Amino acid sequence: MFDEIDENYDPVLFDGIIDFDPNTMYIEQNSNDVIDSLKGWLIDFSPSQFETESTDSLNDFSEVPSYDVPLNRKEWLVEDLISKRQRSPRLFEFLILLLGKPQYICYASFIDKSKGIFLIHQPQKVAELWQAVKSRQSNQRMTYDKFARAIRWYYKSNIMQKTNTRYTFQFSSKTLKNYFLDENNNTKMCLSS
DNA sequence: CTCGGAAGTC
DNA sequence: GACTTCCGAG
Repeated sequence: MFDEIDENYDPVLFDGIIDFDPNTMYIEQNSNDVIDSLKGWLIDFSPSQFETESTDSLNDFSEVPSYDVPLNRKEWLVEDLISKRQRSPRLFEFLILLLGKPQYICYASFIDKSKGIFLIHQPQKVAELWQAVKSRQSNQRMTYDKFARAIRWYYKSNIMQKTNTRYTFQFSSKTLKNYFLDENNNTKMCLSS
């Protein structure tokens, strides 16, 4: 059962087996998935600057605990709309997925979701995660520099638009419309596998 | 850091 | 085609 954790995962269901102190957390199952989901959950519900959209003192994540999230390849697959088969995501799809995962909030998060503007808090980690998810065989290390160049590539095709701000990127309204909002402007997550 | 040209890879 | 790699310029 612990292999099937997904968006519907409800940590409350696991109350019975978890000692809820994040530092001395004890879990009966030897499952990293559960631990990761839990960490994401804990962060998600902690009083945070993440939800509030304060424009000043904004996004000082220096005090936010950071940890490596073990890669689970399965959760990064998307269903190809044409072939209906699972495949690894394109870069912009990877970004959408990343921004939707609470356990990765210390890697990157929206600063204005309605406009599709987000900030990358841990540039190098995001770049390495992208390389791992893409799993393109290369002897070289994916750097933030190259990762950012790939995003800049999207400016011409209007998948993303310039922000001219450090570590800050923005999806175009076209992308927003196609991948984030439904007809009623509610969030939709058609990329979830 | 950001931007975008140019060449290379899959 | 979709990046990846390298890089000069701002």
